[in-house]
Amino acid sequence: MPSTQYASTLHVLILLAADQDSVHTSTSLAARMDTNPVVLRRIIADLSKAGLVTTRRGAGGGVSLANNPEDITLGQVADVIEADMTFDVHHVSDQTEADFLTDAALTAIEAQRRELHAASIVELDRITLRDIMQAATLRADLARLLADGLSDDQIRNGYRIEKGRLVAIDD
Amino acid sequence: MPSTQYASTLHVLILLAADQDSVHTSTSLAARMDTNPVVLRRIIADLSKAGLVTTRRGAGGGVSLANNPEDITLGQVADVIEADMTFDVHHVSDQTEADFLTDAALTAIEAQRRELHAASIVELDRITLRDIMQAATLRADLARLLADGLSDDQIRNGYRIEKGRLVAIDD
DNA sequence: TGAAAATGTAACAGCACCTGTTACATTAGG
DNA sequence: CCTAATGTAACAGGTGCTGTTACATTTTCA
Repeated sequence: MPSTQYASTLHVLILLAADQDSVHTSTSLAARMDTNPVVLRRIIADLSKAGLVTTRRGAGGGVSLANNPEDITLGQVADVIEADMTFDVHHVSDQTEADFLTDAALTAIEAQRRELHAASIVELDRITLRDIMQAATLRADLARLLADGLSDDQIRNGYRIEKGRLVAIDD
Repeated sequence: MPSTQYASTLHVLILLAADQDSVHTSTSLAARMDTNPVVLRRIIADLSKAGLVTTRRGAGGGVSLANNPEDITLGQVADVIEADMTFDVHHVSDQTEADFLTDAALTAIEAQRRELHAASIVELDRITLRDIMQAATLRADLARLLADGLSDDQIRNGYRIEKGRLVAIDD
């Protein structure tokens, strides 16, 4: 799957989940993700059809999450965009003479592909958007403090983790 | 992954495993798989480098399995050809202004990708080449008998399953 | 009511990747 | 020495994805 659609979709959802109070538009998201607004509208259209986000047209409109991040699993996201995450199976044109084993092998390989797909979705359903959003926000907070010149020790002693965010300790 | 390389590789291994006594060449395999011999030589070269098959050049040469089918897992096969089976992650060029969350999100998504990859290999390691080869040979035997005009009942009563093959019952 | 801002889509271009193909060097057997 | 096989390099063709332009539609706000 040389398609980056699933990763881009996750990226959008993380940005939406991490800041649910701001207005997000395809243009503002595109600037942050270094791509074109239309690319994002295509992604958002899929999410909207599946009910994961709501959109509002017109001035002041934009995109927002339809549900709480903890109620969306990565498996659902994969379903929405029909992401494959397995492998492609070649097909064999009608042979000159029947090769039963080749036909049977292709059927067995396709069955194996479906099994792997099911197992992948199960694996992805164990993670929620909240999980991956918190992993990202925590890391972003840390990078922000480091960019401000704070040392590891200063961060360790002056900040604590609360709901996946680094917050300053007042004392 | 719109590449059919993994499925083709499995296909080759199934054909080799199902008939280890015959000589298989890139040309004979290509005819059965409806593709070009060079495509198969590329696949075979990878398998050979990884030690899964042995090749012999020259007249009378060809390809054969290096190990027993029960000692080869589908996970090994995926490793050999560095099959991905996850998703691609987009990359963001150096931004005009730093977006810590976007950078952190990409890191989190990449971590998630590696987790899924590891889980997929674990899943694939549960299946051996023998397993999928037997699934294919059994189905091929059945299709062959049906093509010969036997009914389901005749097959049920006249044949039994032995080591993944349908064999006639002598009575 | 009109301008501005946003989504929703269609159409197309460019690029990258994959498969198939030709060609040829190398190796081995009879 | 001829034949048959692997091992590779080089290139062609197709396919699919991303990016882009363009425009219709919807909505808000002054």
